[in-house]
Order: sequence, then structure tokens, then C-alpha cells
Amino acid sequence: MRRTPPQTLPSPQLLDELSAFFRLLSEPARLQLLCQLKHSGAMDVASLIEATGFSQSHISRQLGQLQRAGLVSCERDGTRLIYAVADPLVDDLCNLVQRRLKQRLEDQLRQLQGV
Amino acid sequence: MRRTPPQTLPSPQLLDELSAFFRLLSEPARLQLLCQLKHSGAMDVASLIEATGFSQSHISRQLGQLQRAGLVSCERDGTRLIYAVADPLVDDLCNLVQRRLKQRLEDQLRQLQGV
DNA sequence: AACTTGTATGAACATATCCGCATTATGGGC
DNA sequence: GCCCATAATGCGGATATGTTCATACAAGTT
Repeated sequence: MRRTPPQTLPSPQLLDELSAFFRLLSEPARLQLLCQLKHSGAMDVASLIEATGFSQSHISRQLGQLQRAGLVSCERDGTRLIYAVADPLVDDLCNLVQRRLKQRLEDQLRQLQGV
Repeated sequence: MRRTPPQTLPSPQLLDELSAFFRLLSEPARLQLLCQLKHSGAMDVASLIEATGFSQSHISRQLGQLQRAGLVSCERDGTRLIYAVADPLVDDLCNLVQRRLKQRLEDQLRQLQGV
């Protein structure tokens, strides 16, 4: 049994900010871009277009959101922009959630197989 | 300098599941319900209505989503249902993100004040 | 200056989702 | 059985967001 420590309720502002952050990760397209960047280290937009199949404007908008939130950064190379992941937190969160999803499926499997 | 370890790209299914999970936390209403439950340990729906001001139908729907995802559980007490947080992960994620939001603001403040 | 390449943005549409109202379903007490 | 209390669901309106097309903007080259 785990005791639940007393905890103050988050303010409405904090709730909004937390949910806004999670909302950034709630779209498969954005998550895919983040994972691609994490995978390759740094990519220009042309590579992202090729890797994901999304349109240029779409990628630009999603990267814009991620950049405003500080999750990606970019630097210029001539006319091109090269993006990179700017915060390791996203990867940590994904790993935590992935582990949880896996564990939940294992539990459900165990349920089906009897105890 | 931190080295980025090599990493395989997540499959489309995993991206969908990850983003679906984050989407559950992307709504202030759902996050508020989760925080209320975490705060009080366990609550019936009437208490949640009073605490949040949402309609009964809205709360029922949101709790339904959270329950299907395994984030909350409920037990009956007569005709009432008493809900509770079923997974500590949400709280962990919120704390991680909150810490990150705070740190980012501190960094921006430091920027404004010169180096 | 004009031209090219690469990126951001305005406009419009489609889709999803929140949220409440009214209704139905479920469980308990008589 | 009927009634009451509570929770779930069908429906509809309002709002937000994803997505694309076309266009404007920015940086570099000649």
C-alpha cells in the first residue's frame, strides 16, 4: 500500500499551462517530428518533409509551436533552417509513458490467462 | 555536452498510442479532475461536481475516458460511484512538466536581467 | 537590381472535441 | 411491481485545431 502525500491543488493557470504542454505532445505529427529530430540529432526541413511525408507548411507550423514552447531550436544555414531537439524532457516523458503502456498490456494479458 | 544515444524510431502505432495518452492530459478539465482525486484520495461524483462546477454529464464522460485508459478506478457505494486515481504516473508527469515550466521561466527572467 | 531557394503566414475547409440539456439506463428501497 | 437517486448516453451548438493551397517574406547569388 502506498500512502498518498497531501498535496495542494494546482491553480487554474497551472492547469492551463500543464495541459497546453501535454497538448503539444497529443498530436502524432508533432510527436513524430520530435522523434525524428531526436533520432537524427538535427535535420533541415527538406529532410523532415521526406521523412514524414507532410507538407512544408504543415511542418513549419508544427515546428513553430514546438519552438515557441522551447522544445526545439533551429539555426540557419544559408536559406535553410536546421532544427534540433532543445529539451530532453520530451524523450523522458515518452519513455515513461511507453513503459506504462507496455506494463498495462502485460497486466491485461495476465488477466486473460487466469491469475 | 550530452551525447544523444542512438534510438530507433517509434512505430506509427506507438506514436498514436503515445499521443492519445498525452491527449488525455491535454484538457484542463480532465487534469483538474485527476488533481482533485489525487488531492482528496477518493471522491464521489457529487463532490467532483461541487469542486469543479462542471455538469454531471461532462464529468461522467471525462471520467469514462480516464477509466478506460486505466488512470482512474471506481467502486460502487449503493447507487453512487466513488472514483480514485489508479496510476501514479500522471502525478509524476505533471511534476516533471511543472518543474520544466518553472525552470524555463527562470531562464527567461535571467535573460531579461542581462547575464 | 532581379532571380532562386527555402521558410513562414493568411485564408478557407474539414474534422474533432468540449460542454450542457434532455433522456435513458442502472441500482437500491418501498 | 413502482419510485427515487445516481450515472451514462444521444443530441446539438460552439469552439478549437489540423491540414492544405496560395501567397508573402527572408536570405543568398549573380
